[in-house]
Amino acid sequence: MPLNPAQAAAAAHGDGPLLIIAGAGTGKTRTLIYRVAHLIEHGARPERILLLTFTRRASQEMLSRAERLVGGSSRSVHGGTFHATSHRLLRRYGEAAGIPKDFSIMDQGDSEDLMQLSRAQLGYAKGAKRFPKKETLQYVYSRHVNTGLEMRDIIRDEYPQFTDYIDDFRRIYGDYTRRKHDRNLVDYDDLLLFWAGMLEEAPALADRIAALYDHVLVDEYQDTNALQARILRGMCRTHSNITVVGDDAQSIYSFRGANFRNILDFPKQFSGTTIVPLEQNYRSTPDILDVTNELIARAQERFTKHLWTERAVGEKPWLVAARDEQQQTTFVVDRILELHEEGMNLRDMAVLFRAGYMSADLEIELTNRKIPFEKWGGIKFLETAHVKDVLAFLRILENPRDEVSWYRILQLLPGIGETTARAAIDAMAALAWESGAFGRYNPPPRARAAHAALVALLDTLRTSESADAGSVSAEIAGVRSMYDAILKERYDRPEPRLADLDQLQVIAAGYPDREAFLSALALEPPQATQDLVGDKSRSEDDCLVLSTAHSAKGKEWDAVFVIWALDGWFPSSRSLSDPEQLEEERRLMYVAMTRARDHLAVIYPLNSYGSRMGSDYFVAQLSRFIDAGVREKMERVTLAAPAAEAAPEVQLPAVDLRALLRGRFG
DNA sequence: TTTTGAAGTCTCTCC
DNA sequence: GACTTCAAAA
Repeated sequence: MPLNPAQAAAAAHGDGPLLIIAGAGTGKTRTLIYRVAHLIEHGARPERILLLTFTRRASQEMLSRAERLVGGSSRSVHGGTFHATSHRLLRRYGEAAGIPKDFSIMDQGDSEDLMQLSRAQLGYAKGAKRFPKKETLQYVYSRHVNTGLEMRDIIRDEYPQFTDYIDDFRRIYGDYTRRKHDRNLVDYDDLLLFWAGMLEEAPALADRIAALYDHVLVDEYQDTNALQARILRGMCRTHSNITVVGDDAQSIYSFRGANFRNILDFPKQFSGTTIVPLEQNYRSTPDILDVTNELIARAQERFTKHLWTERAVGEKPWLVAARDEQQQTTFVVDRILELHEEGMNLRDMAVLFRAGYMSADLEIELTNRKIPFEKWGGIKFLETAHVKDVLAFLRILENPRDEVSWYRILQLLPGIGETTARAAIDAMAALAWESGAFGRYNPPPRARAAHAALVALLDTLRTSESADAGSVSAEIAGVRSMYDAILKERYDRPEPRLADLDQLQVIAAGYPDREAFLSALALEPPQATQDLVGDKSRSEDDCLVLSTAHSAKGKEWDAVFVIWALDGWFPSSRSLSDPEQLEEERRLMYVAMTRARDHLAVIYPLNSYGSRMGSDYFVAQLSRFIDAGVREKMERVTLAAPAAEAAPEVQLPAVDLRALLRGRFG
């Protein structure tokens, strides 16, 4: 199928800034690939094209599709996320900017742990008011770096209860920054910050880096933040061959500092921008499009576009009222089996929800009924304590100054707690972190045995490394000779955790060395557990997808089920008090619903039992986004008793009675 | 100083 | 339902 006129115009655009406003399902990826092909055919050298995408998945898909179109030459196009690209540049040019080559990358959890060290060390205000926890400290810091907003303003707007602590925030951040520097650690925010720094503060370096590429293309531009916009300006300082593709209606990453005004303001930032809107939708039936257009029409500020399609009329989207969670689950599973009977592959169906934990009941039922599924998003393998523990051992081998990892490992050992761990770390710092420093540390008596065992283990690992037999997988086996015992001691049911570690060894076998393994894990964490096993046959299986709405972006399925469409769930209760966040929730719902090609069902269980917020039972209401105008374009399916069905017609404000009580008596 | 238990807090989304 | 924090016991 040839490109339509708008797509063709975008693909064949000459030099100069180009903004493609691409609605959901309008062939955005295809257009971008054709543009890459066009550039190569017209003499651009593929290795001088930089293609920035949001996820590793997107980048791989794009490069492989480009290869099919123009052949092997496209393989040398540089592609990746902002963070991964910065990582590559820092390893190559970082030394000239004062970043030693062998730095370690910290993921968000690591940053939080390091923040905790600073927090504890500086002796935060005890007693009085509650002091922000490490996650909050990390969030405010990250937000400050990524958005450029003043810390004072962030705290005032989002954490007014902590305004008195602003100086403590500053002190902790100062300490945190110093620690990162001393220990040669780089966090996610630094990756972007240093990239921008090289472009803005070091003219000679900036010239070299910017000169690497003649064309820069950015996917999902609505999800970039102010810092990333600065990077792009820096990369395009000598030319203005920048193409960005995005849809302001699908901006869903403001919690990471993204601001959809970035895309609205693009023409102001790059003068002479050509704007090409893509409005013909190739994905969904007109019935689905009707509903999603209606849903997004209520959005406050946006590039107005109206998606249309030439696809034949299909089935109206279903709005399903279920009595409770069980009925919701049963409905979804039954309907999936029905479609499967009719010949639809499981892999062409997906169940979407607001947050990872909302699929728990469904996962149990799918397992019981032996329906294979794959879950995207939610709690990640790499964030589980035992996996992080094992990785911490590898990290101190890689970077002996990695304080966070030392701290973590030391506290695993019997007889060593917070205080002893810190003393050991201080002792090592005093010896300038030389490799034998830990061996020379003299622990208190009760920690002697554990200390000796760890010294022996590290010695073994270090020597086998020099004898080159040290593949990463073998190193993990070595670590486990000590760690498995600790794990069995600590957990009642260690089996699933041990199995996770087996899996980790399998993954590690796929990497040439430790550094590559650790960096890859930090930057490109696998989306689903199945991705972890390099087992092709598994992923070829016909497998249903369960996904958070966020992780579903950019994908599409024949049939999509959106579950838990309740006020307080979707939209999330945390967003209800802030109009801007509520708008983002609306866009997120839009993203979820626009994933559907032929069948769409939105389900809401009216009654919930459970321990959420401490209440035992409550009646919930249909998501406010499915308002009368939207409902009218949907097919009502009622599974529940009539009384329950009537409830959503009246829009009552959500009230948390317990919060009222806390406010009065707390 | 470490460990353990109880009370209290807040729940997501991802590079 | 998981994690943090604080206090008391070992």
